[in-house]
Amino acid sequence: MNKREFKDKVYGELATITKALANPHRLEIIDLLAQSDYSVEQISTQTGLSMANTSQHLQVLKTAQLVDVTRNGNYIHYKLADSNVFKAWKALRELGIERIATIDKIVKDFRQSKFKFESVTIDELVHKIASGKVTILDVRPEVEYRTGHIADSISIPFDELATRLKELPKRNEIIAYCRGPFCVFADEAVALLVKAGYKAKRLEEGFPDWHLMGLPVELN
Amino acid sequence: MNKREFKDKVYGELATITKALANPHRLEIIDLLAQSDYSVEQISTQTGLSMANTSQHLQVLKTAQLVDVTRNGNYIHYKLADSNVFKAWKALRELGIERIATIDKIVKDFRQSKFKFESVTIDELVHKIASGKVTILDVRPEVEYRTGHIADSISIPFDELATRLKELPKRNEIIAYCRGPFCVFADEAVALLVKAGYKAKRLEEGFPDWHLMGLPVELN
DNA sequence: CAACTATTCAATAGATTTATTGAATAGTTT
DNA sequence: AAACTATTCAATAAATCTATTGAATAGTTG
Repeated sequence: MNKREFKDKVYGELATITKALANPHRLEIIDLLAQSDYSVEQISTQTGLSMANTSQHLQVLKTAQLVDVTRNGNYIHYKLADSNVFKAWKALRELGIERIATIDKIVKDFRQSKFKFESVTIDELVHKIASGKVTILDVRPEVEYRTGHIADSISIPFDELATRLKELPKRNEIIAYCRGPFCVFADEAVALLVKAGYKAKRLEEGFPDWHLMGLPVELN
Repeated sequence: MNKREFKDKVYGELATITKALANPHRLEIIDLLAQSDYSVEQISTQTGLSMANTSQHLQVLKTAQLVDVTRNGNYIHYKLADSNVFKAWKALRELGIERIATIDKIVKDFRQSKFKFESVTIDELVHKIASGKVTILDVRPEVEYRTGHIADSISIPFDELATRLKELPKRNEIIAYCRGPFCVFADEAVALLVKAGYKAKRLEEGFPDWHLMGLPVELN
């Protein structure tokens, strides 16, 4: 094997793995699986893809060794193979947000059209926790909270928030978080909370970002 | 715009940028441009692609806003748009190395077939520098050294190494580095140095990795 | 072991990606 | 302004990717 052949092989393999990521639906699936493992049917519902199509995309991710498979009763569950997969997705996500004005614009436009609220970064939240009373609210589906959540956070999935408002202390500032910067549960939650008289902001990033930074979590 | 349309747009844009990366030649080009800007002709020579083909790949990268273009006399120079591009490439590279056994095997096999020498990580080099006499040797082409290099490193491009050996102190351990983990200039240099009676090892990663970690550099 | 069900497979058509070829272009130099 | 040269463009054929459809499969449950 000469130098050229060596390079062709290495970059070729890396391109193969990158191709497995290079599809809108597969990126969405990875963003979802970063929260918790899910069955094909659940992934299909969440993404709006047909079962067969969802399965095909999952096969692509599996062939590229980006996800692991386990059977759970009648269902087959997929999960991210390891944290490097999330790291790569995060790097691409940040490249997109910082580099492509279009993406930043889409996100800002969508949020501002409906929810005109400030957000807080992870660093800012860490300071808030250190220096005062903050209630951290996880508005993701309960399975995801159970799989892992920010230490001392409270779980109220967004669909239940309206009826469970009384569980939240009115004197504390509330920071709502969800899956990541493209997840709007947190925005919707903040809108609802502010309307009900709470002081609330969303966390810009999501639980997987917090976890990756080595900050305190509770895992299952 | 509803939630589904929003997600389709965001993940769609991110897939577009990922697609721009998802090609062996374009990854190689990015790995090269992480060292220094280069003209189309130079990129063409280094990668073994035809001029027209090189240009087409560069257009893809340009459209995705991953590279910037400047004219320099008769030549047109391309460079990485910002450090997020290198970060994304690094994340993909590390995902590949840690996740895909094939890649690790290709790299190890190729190196071991020719050069059976130990390597040193960036962290280890930092310790070595702090605690003793080390000579850091940059064996990349001189342009790349001029663009930026590890602080206090010496430049001897690999082609000139055989005739310039006397410039190196024989009592120090020598750590040779080049572009990154897939660059074999450093392996070839170590082979040559050890044969000539020096104590030498290669640095596993490359200059851009060192730079990204915020370690001391000299830039131009 | 038969029935059931979640998931996968296979086939296909339309869309996209890629390398090659040769011509066109834009900017510099003389 | 003409000549030159590095780069880009346009056209094309082969290869690859994608969503859809309907059938097949494997594993669980009763």
